[in-house]
Amino acid sequence: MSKTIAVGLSGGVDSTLTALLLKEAGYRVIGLSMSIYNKDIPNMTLAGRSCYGPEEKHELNEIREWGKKQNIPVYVLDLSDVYKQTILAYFKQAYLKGITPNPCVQCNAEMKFGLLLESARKSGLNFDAFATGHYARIEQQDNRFVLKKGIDAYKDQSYFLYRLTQEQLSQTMFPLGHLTKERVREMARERGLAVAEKADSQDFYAGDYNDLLQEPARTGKIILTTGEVLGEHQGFWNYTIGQRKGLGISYPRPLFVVDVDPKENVVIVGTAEAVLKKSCRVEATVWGGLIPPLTAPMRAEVKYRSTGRSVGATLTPEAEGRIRIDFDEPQRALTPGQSAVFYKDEAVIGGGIIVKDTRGS
RNA sequence: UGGGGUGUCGCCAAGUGGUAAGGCAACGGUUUUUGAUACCGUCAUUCGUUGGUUCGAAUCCAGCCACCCCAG
Repeated sequence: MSKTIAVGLSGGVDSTLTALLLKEAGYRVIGLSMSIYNKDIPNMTLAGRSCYGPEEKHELNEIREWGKKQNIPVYVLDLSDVYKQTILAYFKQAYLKGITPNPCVQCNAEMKFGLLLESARKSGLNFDAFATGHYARIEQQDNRFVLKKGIDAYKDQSYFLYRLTQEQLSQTMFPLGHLTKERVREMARERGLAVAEKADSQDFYAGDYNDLLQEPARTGKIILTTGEVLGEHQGFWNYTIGQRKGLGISYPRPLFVVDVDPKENVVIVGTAEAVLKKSCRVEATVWGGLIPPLTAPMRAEVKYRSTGRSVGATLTPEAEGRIRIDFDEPQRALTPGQSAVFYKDEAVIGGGIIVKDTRGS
């Protein structure tokens, strides 16, 4: 009897093709989708497709219909309450603390690869493994499961998955990890998938983030690193470190957000050099299956933003599981709340969440 | 209301007779499973205003207006 694979379906090319490929490979495939949209947000400003939003209903219907056509049973689990209590709450809390959350990292670890599977099993569904359309690979090495970058360096999504536990990785499949995006679209086209040309990315939320924060505007000052007042903001939570657009300040040189200070209700800006830093700390550190938690300094490649290249750095363990990262070269916009993921070649060896600086370093 | 100065895109600013540089901001787009960055594109038929000189003026001349500074 062939194994049963549950495939997380989002309605995009990647997850759709993933399900088809597994079916072609002879597995018994079931589809799993989650409903996360809670209708209690008034006056949403909408702009396009997003993870969180009212188009979800339409999307889910398309997934269901497609499943029917393909003879793949699709189960939609309503996780909107928990989603609100965890992801949305964390999202809001982070911004109000002046840090920049990454809901995707959180959502993967807690929802998609966590609660979704638990709930599915609790409701009586049986499956041997869970598969998604992520561009990443999992390799088994001496009973450990090692998360690796996807073959398509440009599309690699391991950054968003570094928080998956050994247990999660042990029952996960990423069939697209060894394909390029281009090849995926091609294969989708060959199979006549309607979603073959669907736009790649979707936002976390396609409207104004203030819809989710539900925080009344709070005017404050935008100041230069020297203290000089240059402008005004309507809420410090609208800014993230390294941000250039939206400051509305005319200055001889481009200005970037250098820091956000919720206590003083101030946004601090400076020139490009002012956003450069050589080191930062991370907390809530996790270690992949490859190496045990650090006890001594170690070299690694670090990716501290979902896009952009990983760069050389030295990791030094500190108290309470914190890691100090000293980059070989100064880096721009090391942003609290964002994840720094550690790599050794293609493998994810760990990662953590950048901590808000207490004293500049 | 004596003297001096300035007036070019939202901000800064080139241009001093030959038919409006550039930077910042803004806006649009590309890239991106986080509103970052980066990249591409768009942004003054017009130079405080009125009139004059000239083939031709933002650039020369005159009047007016506004603002600034110094004297009162």
